[in-house]
Amino acid sequence: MPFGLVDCNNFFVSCERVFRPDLATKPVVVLSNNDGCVVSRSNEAKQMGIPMGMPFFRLREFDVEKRVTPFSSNYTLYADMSHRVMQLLASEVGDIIPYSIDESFFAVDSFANFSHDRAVQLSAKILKCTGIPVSVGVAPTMTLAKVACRYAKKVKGYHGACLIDNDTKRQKAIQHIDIGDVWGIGRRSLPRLKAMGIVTAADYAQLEELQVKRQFGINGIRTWQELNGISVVKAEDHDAKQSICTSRSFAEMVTTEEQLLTHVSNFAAQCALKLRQQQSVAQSVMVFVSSNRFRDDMEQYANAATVMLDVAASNTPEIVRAANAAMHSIYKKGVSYKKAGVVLSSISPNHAVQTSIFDTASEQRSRNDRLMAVIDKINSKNGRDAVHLASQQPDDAQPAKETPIFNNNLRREHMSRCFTTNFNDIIDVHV
DNA sequence: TCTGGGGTCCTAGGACCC
DNA sequence: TCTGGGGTCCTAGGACCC
Repeated sequence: MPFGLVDCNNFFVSCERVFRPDLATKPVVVLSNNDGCVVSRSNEAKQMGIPMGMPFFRLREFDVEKRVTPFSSNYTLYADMSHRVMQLLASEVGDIIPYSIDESFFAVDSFANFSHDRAVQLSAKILKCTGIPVSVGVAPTMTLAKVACRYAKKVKGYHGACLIDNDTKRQKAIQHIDIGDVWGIGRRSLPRLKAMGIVTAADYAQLEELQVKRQFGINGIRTWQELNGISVVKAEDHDAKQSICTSRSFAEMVTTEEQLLTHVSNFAAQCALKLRQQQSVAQSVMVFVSSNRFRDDMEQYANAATVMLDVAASNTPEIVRAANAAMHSIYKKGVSYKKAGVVLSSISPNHAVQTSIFDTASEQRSRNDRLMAVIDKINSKNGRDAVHLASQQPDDAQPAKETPIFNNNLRREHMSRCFTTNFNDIIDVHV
């Protein structure tokens, strides 16, 4: 059964442009947290030679800064726009298999029921109803659907859709695509492939299976089969995540243990919330810290520590306490910290909690769980951290800082508004 | 001055067992 | 000279993705 793929073009930039139509043909970039790196580029920005992942401050060195409109990342907006696109897609094609914030696969009964015209119409409807331009690829395997989508995006004459619906087209499609641009082939494999004389996806598809297995392992084989038209990549649901991570780089270096504990408490609380939202519990709480790896002139330090809970939990106080203990065990005085994070793992559904025979706090735990349910309800109505632990010291409790805008030690100088999710940010129309 | 964040899966190697 | 063999489970690190 063939697979379809809908991929939003330059997604974050496209989201910003929906509310800034004046930028429709201008070079636009969206930056990562802290306004650090370029993570989304309009076609115009790509044509200027701005690479993905380039540090924002380098734009200045390239002297293109003045011609480019930058945005700080506005994940609330992107998540909501993504939701709209996915909902519309589902209403058009039935069951969808969301893959990332800007991509979703879907099953296609047969090519007889899904013409190129139909794919073009789908793309046009999504643009019309959400404002987001998308590309549509349809092919016998997920990897080939990715290839098709790439052609849909690159070749003007295809009108945003490409079908690889017979073997002649498949052969031709893989001959004209670099092996490095294939889904599943990463940077680390490229030198080895080059040494073997493999340049295109077709070169790779023609290798002996045994050789592929030896050189590139089971994942290499999967990609090889998929390029040859044999569907092996499974469309599995990963609804419940197996690890949950919250981490940030700091706009300003952090030196005291107290400051670090505050940040780690916030990260841990955020993780615990994500955990409860997917109705799971975690047993392992890991904390990591690191100095600024770009500063050769400063002491380098990176470390991590894990605390195992006796009984898997999802309530904020317990997760925060564990994270703080882990933090305390790795804090080193005299280091300037640039980044820290909390990772929860050993995650299971919360109806299958394995209690410990040494667990003497089960009553306290169930009290905590009830308390969290109430707090979550309050916070979902009144804003994240409306109720919080004293150790968190969330955004609005921070001392006000001078410009540039700092929010919990995060730089966001080019932030757009939450046009679609916050009443105070709804766009004004002046007639 | 300024360099992102959040995931999944596989593999190799160690610990342990009989 | 020559130091079992086979299995499981766990974990850290690597590779990949967007």
